[in-house]
This record gives sequence, structure tokens and C-alpha cells, in this order.
Amino acid sequence: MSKPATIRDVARRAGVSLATVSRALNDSPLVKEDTKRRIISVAEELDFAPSLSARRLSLGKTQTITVVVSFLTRPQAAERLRGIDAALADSEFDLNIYNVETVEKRNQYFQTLPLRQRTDGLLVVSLPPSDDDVQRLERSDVPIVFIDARENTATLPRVLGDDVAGGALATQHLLDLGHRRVGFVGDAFDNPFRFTSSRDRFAGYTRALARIGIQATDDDVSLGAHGRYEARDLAARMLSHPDRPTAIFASSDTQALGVLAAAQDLGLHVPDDLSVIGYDDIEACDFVGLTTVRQHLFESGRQGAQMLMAEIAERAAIPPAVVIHPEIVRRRTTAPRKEGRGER
Amino acid sequence: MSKPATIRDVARRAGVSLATVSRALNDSPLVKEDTKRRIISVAEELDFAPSLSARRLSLGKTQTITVVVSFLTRPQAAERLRGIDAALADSEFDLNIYNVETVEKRNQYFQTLPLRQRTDGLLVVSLPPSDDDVQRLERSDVPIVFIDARENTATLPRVLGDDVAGGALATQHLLDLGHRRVGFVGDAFDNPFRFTSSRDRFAGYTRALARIGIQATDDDVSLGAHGRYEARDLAARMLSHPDRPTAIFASSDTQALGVLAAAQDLGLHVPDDLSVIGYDDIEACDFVGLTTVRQHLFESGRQGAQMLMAEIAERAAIPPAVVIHPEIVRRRTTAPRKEGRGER
DNA sequence: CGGTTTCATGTAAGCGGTTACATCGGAGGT
DNA sequence: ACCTCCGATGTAACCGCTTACATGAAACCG
Repeated sequence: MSKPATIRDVARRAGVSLATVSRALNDSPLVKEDTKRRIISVAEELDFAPSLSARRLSLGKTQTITVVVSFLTRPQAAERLRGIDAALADSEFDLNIYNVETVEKRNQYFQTLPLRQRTDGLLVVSLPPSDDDVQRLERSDVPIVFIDARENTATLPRVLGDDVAGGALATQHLLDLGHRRVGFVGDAFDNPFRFTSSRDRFAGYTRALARIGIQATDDDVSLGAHGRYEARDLAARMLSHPDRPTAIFASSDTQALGVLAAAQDLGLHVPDDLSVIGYDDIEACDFVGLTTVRQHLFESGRQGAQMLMAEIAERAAIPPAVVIHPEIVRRRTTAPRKEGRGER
Repeated sequence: MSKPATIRDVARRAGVSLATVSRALNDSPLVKEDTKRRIISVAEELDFAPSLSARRLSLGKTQTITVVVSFLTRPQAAERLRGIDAALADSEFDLNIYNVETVEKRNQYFQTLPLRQRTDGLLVVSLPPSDDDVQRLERSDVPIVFIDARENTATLPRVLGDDVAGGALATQHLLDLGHRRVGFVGDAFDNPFRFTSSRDRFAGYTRALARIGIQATDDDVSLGAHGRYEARDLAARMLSHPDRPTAIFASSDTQALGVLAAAQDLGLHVPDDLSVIGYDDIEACDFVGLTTVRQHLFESGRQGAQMLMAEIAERAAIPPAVVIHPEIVRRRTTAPRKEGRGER
């Protein structure tokens, strides 16, 4: 295998000029059908493939979309990525990925990535920008779309799930089943990444309760670091109280799984003694039978990517925003409240 | 925001030549410390960032590594990707991702992606190439590493888990617990993607049985399409037999979860009535308590990426091959065989 | 039949970097 | 004081493609 053939080699071999080859390969109407065919056959003969770098330099586009995603391995992230990939698969764009698992990495990427020279557009998944970042982004002219990042992104194009509505939905589901003492297990409100979903879902929770005149007590709300084991501990404390809730809304499925573990530890039967609902509809829900709130993850990725491509094609005056509505997926961990259980 | 600054602008403003700026920015020792500092400060002032396309064209490298991965959303894939990302994070390489969920896509990518003009190296995850692909790859000079693809890759650099050993390990674990009737639930051996892991794990299974003079009967082996529900049905059939196995080895965790569901449906208690072991150690194992065989997924991704970078730096004469050894992760779905249960 | 279009193709100037080679001022040697 | 050599910088070619503009031949027109 010698050096790869260039457009020059093709030109020479086909007995035409450089420019004609370029035009022929880009299917320009300026080239006679005849020569076009001849050039193409020569190109194949030589195993010619255009250099992307050269093409990009000349075109002044990178033909690349960069995705910055937090915690690639969380099931939500992977599913969103799939949506993005699907939207980009038949486009001219390549997909560049950066994974973020620390705040430092996030900052590093926010500083170095949003450059016209690097990418045609940026898709940021589940990572709210800092104030500084926003300023820089607004000054720079790189098209950008945020997916699942509410904080600080109001002036920027974004795709969001309606976490408040979802939280209300989940809580309402429990209320509809007759529960009146509903616990909440969620993330600590301030976290290094400034994720707000747990806070928003909590807002939905209080709103749903307020609608029927209930006010959540401190005893029924516990917050901590994200994670299954952390949630199990939080739930265990809440549930060992004699005057315990008969239902718990966990602000993520991961946490709901922790709640289920706590219930099991305490000998509580789900859903008879305790109803549990989660959020996200990750794959595990299906085999545990966890009732949850589904976000349309694939869809959010797909739409985000499409918005971005539209923005690259023509900058919109008003940053578009799309809200994706959540829905309840009912499985086996929620049931009508039984008299005489829980609340004495 | 006007046009981004080029190296020329920096040169003009700093009162030096183009070349000096380039050298200064690449930290060449040829430039006096003084001027270097001056140039760098001017560059910052102008918000200068080099055009990657130009740099790449000039250097004749793409500084890009392409990953083709099958079923991005499977937990194994995401975890391997994380390993790859980790290895690449501090390198000069960008990470390009292509997701494959159909055989057509696979073929398309295998034809268009392995081009020097597109990428410096290719990492293929869980996708065995066809004979034609192999030929093409061997003729082309694109560095490539296969991860988790045994079929057809013997002459190419690759990272493999030892599925035969893993299958034997899992089976041996069950035998050690006293089980003598051990069922196997796995993928149909021929599938459009030519995945071989299930077949290899099965080979380990028969080998372990053979070692103590047991021969697997057809009744104890059922194969079908990959998936939890499919596995549940397969297991249900196997388990409703009066003369049923007391333990089942499923060739993936996903399928093991299906086996667990079948056991539950039939009122069999795990692990008292039935031991179950899976393969992969996906996240769900932890909260279901599934005993399984761990593959070092992150590690396989990391090592694959490192091999690839080494190969890009200097082509090796002999294609390197790394085998990653699996290990048992014991949880709550396997237990010593109880007398009087199962096998009458 | 000369002049104007039109169509197909060629010529050459970028795109924004890197780098081999040329240049030049001054330090070091004798 | 002259030559050599070296370190710092400049000049210009090149990477492989796109495309504005130039060119030339054929087609069209009165």
C-alpha cells in the first residue's frame, strides 16, 4: 500500500484538470455526464478517497459535532447518545464524544471545546454551564444545544424534560392510589455539577401535595448524595419511624432501587406495605417491576441533534427550546393504600 | 464576534513572522523565551485558537480515533467506551463514534471508515469482520484493534475476554456447590453479527462438565435469540420439566435475569431451589444480587485504545493480542445444592 | 458570417497551518 | 580584525481540496 491517491492522481490519470475531478466527485451539474462517469471510474480504480482534513480546511467547516456528556455509562446518557447518533447517522457530520465525570473535566471542556475551529456545533448533555461559561458561549458564535440542563441555560437553545410536571405526576399517582403520607428521597440540592432535576422533581412533589392541602413534613423528605446505597440508608431511616409514609417517590430509579432494598431489609412488602415510584425508566425498572416516570431519552437526544443541525444551517434569532413531557409507567411497586398499614 | 484570528493575525500583531508564531505555539526550543512569551500573550489577547483542520492537513494526521461499536446502549458497550475515553482523554486524539445496530450499518462502516484519510486508527468493539472486510483491512494500512471480536480476527490486533475460561469458571462454580444437573441458556450460535461469545462460553461449560465426566444433555441446553424475555421462555420450558436442572448458567446477565423471572413465575426459590449464574457483571447484577462472571470491560476498552495508540506510533511486526481474564463475582443467586430438591 | 451566449473545462488563488531552507547578527576563536 | 559557527528569525513551499474567474469551443442569432 503506497501513499493514498489524491485528487491530482485521478486528474492525471483521467486526463482532465484538478478542478473537473473535484466537481465530478461532488456531482456538480457543470460536468458533462460522460466525463463524470469516466472520472468516477478512474477514482474507483485508484481507490481514491478524499482527504477529510483538506476538504474541511477548504470548506471552512469541520463537519463535526461535538458531544459533551456527563457519566457516559449511566443508562440515561447512553440512550440519549443513541438518539443523537441516530439523528446524525445520515448527515455529513461526524460525532465527537467527550465524557465528563469530574467538575475539572467539565470546566476544561467548556473552555476548550466551544471553538469554531474545532467543531461546527456543540451538544451538551446533562451539564449546566457556569455563569462564566454562559458568557463565553454567548460571545462565541458556536452553535450549541443543551440537553437536560436547566440551570443557566434559559437564554440558550435547549431540550428539557419537564421535571416539575414529572414530579407532580409521580406524586399524583401515589395520591390517586389513596396514599396520604408520601415520602421523598432525592439528591442533595446543591451538588458540584449543579444538576437540578432532583430539585425540580421535588418541586412537583410539593405542588401535587399542596393541591390537595397536604404539606410535606421534614420527616418525609430525605436528601443525600446520589446513589443506590445512599438512598437505601436514607429510606431505612425514614421507614423505621413508627409513623412512616405509606409510599415513597424517589427522584431517580437508581434511588428507588435503594428504597426497595431498604424495604426488604425492614421486612416491608412492596407494594402492600409500601408503594415505591422512581424516575427515568432505566432498563432495570423492567425486570424489577418498578413503577416509574418515563422520560423520552432517545427522543431528547434525537431532537437535540436536529435542533443543532438546524442551527448550524441557519442561525435562529430566538433560541429554540423544546420540552419533552414525561409519563407514568405503571408496574408492580405501586398499589392502593391498604387500611391499617403504616400511619397508625 | 468577527472571523476567528489566524496565526497570521498573531504574527502581524506580535511583529514577527508566521513561522515564529507556529514554533512558539508548539513550544519549539528554537524560539527565544522572550518572544515566546510575547507571542503567547498576543495569542491570548486575540483569542487565537489554531484551526484543527489546517493543522491536520499540514501534519498529515487526522488526530482522530474512530470507534465502531455495536449496540451502544448495552451496558457492556458503554463501559468499554468509558475505558476508551479514559485512555484517550489526555492524548492528542479526538474520539469519533459510530453506533451499529444493523448488519447493513456494520457493512457500510467497514467499507467507508477504515481509510487513512478519515482516521488515524480504528477501534472496533464487539463486531467481527467478514472475510472480505479482513482482506480489505489487511491491504489498507489503517491501524486497527478489535475488542471483543474473536471470529476472523486471528491475524489482527485484538483484545479478548477469555470466554471459554469464563464459561468453565461459571460452570465449575456451580459444580463446586454440588450441582450435577446444570442447565445452559444462551444465544443461538449463528447470528447475523457472528458474535461468538455465547458459543465460547458454552464450550467452557461443556469442558467443565466433561472434566468430571458429565455430558450435557440436550434437555439442559436451550438457545435462542438474545434477550431477557426470550431467555425467560427458554428457562421456563427447561424448568417445568419434572427432571429439571438444579442450577443454570446463562451466557449473559440479561439472560440470567430472564431465568430469574422464569423461576419466580414457577414459584421456584433462588437460590434454594435453583442456582443461577450470569455473565458480564452489568450494573443490574448488583441490585438483583446476581452471581456472575466479571469481564473487565473498562479495562478492555482502555487497553484496546492503548494498543491502538502504540500501533499508530509505530507499526508492530506481529499483531499484538491481549487476553483479559474473567473472574467470578459471587452474590446471592447461587448456593450449595439442597438434597431432595430438583432431580428426584 | 461576425458577434454574443452558453457550456465544459482549465488556471490559479486561497483555506491555515508546518517546516526545510535561507538569512543575519553576534559570540567565540586565533 | 577576520572568519566561523550558532542561535533566532524569516521566506516560501507544501499539505489536498474547493471555487472564482479565465478560456475556448460550440451553439445561436440576426
